[in-house]
Amino acid sequence: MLEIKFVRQNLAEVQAALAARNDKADLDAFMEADEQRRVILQEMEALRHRRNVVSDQIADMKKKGENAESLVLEMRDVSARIKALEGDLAGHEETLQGILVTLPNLPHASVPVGRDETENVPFKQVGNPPTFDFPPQAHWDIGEKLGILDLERAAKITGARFPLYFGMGARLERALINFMLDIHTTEHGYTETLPPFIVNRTSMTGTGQLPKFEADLFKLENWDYFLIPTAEVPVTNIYSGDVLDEERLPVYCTAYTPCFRSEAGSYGKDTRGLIRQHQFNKVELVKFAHPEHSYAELESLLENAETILKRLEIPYQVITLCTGDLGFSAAKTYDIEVWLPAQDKYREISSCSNFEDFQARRANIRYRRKGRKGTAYVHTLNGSGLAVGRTFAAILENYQEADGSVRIPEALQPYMGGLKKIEPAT
RNA sequence: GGAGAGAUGGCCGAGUCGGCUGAAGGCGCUCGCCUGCUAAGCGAGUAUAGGGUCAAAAACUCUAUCGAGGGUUCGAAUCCCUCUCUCUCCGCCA
Repeated sequence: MLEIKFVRQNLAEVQAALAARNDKADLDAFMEADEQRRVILQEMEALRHRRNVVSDQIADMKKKGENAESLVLEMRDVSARIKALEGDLAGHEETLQGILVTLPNLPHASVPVGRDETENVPFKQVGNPPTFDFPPQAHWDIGEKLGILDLERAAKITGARFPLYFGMGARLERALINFMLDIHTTEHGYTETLPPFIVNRTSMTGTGQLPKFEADLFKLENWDYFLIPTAEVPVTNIYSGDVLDEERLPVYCTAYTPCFRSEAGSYGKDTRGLIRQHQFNKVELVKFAHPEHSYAELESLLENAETILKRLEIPYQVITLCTGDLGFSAAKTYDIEVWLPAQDKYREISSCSNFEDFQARRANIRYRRKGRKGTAYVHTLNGSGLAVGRTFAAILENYQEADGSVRIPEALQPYMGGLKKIEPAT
């Protein structure tokens, strides 16, 4: 969320940022409600002040045994007036809040301006796509033939876009989760967490999924609870409402969770395979950082995520999202895209963002400044480290052999009980 | 699901029959003094948010906030109602 004062004083800048994001909002309604709010507030506070003063007076008179009846009668009217004003004020504040929570974050100055994903800017490329002396198969074909992936039975159990891993497939998925968590906790200094997979409306609003994107979420019937679309939501909200000591920053947390997304509006996209599922596994990285260091923290967060692909020796590229492709809460985002031979292109496997104080303001996550008065909002960051299902797909496609078997990347072999290759049952 | 207890500032904790209680006391923290160093001791300070004055900051001032929301009242941390959460006991359960 943007600060109300900032919006009031920088209307043009906010308007320009909205345009760069292909977004818009009724800022006239905002200014109108803001103005009204302050007019009412002033009258109301003046009346409250009078009531406070007179109430003390009444107390004094009663103590002395004097008759305060006329003052009591007057205050009765004043209180009624205050109550009426409170109602008006609440109306305007609701309007203001309603607009404020739907305003996206301002892009950082270093974010390239662009209309949509076609104008994202390449940042770096690591590794070279492998060459095959046979036509590489898609991961769903490889997986089905090896008997380690059974999307048809998953559809029977639930419906389209749910995974069923089998045998060494389930083992490989679990190995990847452990591999990623081990690296982030032992080498990158993240604290492992295992948060709830269902969260309330307040948490979803805190990280920015709500109120605008409710259609993307799975909601529990009869409860105001939602299945998490990413561990970002429960993990960022670990410190909602808290005031952290400055010397504790930065705080690093990692979490493995399943993620649930309705994928509303994506019918016909990636209909096959593991790329776009309603349920998938992800290891997430979350940072609570000092505002002065958050962009350095974004770079190291990106490196932490990249490390996984480097160790697995899978080629990838990193792009900087342009203003038009930036997520609602993000000020800057790098996407890591992994090479998928069967698709002959790079596909997103991680998204690393700095949200600056946007989420911290919504979720009220602050720190106490050493030697200075008051508190300030922390900066929050997060990134996938990595999406496990897509990593699984990338291994199958990049490490496939002509006979349909799949080699296990060396770094992962200890997590697979020393297995070097998943081979077709003969 | 049934019965009961509770929710106060960064933390702990006090608030009598509703009336200078934004809130005693303690801890912590900051600054100063003291002290070979450290510790202890002494003194002062130490919530957040929103308005107003102001170009702005500082400063001053007003208002709100004692889990959340509503009610009673001239006046509510204190009384009433609803909800949420925590704890204890019983039941059920992985």
